[in-house]
Amino acid sequence: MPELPDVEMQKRYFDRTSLDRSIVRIDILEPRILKGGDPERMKGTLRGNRFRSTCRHGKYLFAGLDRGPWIVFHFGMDGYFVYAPEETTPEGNARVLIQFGNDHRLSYNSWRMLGRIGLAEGPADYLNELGIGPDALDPELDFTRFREILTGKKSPVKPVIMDQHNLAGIGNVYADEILFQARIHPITDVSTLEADRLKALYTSIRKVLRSAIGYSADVGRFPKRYLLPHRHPEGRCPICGTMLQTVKLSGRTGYYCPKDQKP
DNA sequence: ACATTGACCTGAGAGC
DNA sequence: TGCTCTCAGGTCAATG
Repeated sequence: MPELPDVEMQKRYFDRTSLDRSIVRIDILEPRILKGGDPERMKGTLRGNRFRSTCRHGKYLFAGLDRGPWIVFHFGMDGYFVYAPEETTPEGNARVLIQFGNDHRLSYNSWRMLGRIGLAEGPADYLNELGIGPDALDPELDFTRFREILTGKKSPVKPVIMDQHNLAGIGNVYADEILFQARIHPITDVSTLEADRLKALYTSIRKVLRSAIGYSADVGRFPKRYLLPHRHPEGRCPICGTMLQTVKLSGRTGYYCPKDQKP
């Protein structure tokens, strides 16, 4: 479930494997993965070109080339890269192979086909067109700006912080951790949050996402006092031992501690 | 204009 | 055994 921290890991992986290499061939094993669905344009853009830089915004990863448009990677719920020698057999969920001149290739893998690879004139234009909000870890996103974004919204807090038009990068899983650490019940209407609760929410967003990156977005390495290692039907609150409860919001299952997160 | 719901996609696991 | 149902979850179109 690639959310902001997971996509950040994919960016770092891409940067240390795939920058500054000549691209010699593209194999599009599953054309449906292309946003806009134009395999020839994708191939024509990449062939003979080189990736020179990347930038991440929320769950989107943009890769800039020597010339032409940018490549946009979105990982859906199970997308990931694999960089390997070209003689190795691609995994069954490989969707696009980018072959480099050094006899290695980058594979974009995704079982469920919810990820997409597309083209964009630039990150800013692309994000503007989709109406994506500021990255949840953007240094310029201070508390004042955060509060402005939530002002006037009237919905349970969880879908609000998951809405990429408000903030970019938070998905179902990290939203649970963020609300757990802020001690806010997921169903609480944002319009009813007092200033100190809002501040706690803001602080929790930044802390959870930053620390998740620090743990390489690997839940197995998270502290035991975090919610995510216990986020399953038999899980108990790591603070008070209460059985975690679930609530369905906008079709997504949320886990929370009924004792520590009061409505 | 805003908020909410369901479809998309695939495999795992449960229930009959 | 084998069918059907539900679930996971990010987006986006359609509905409220």
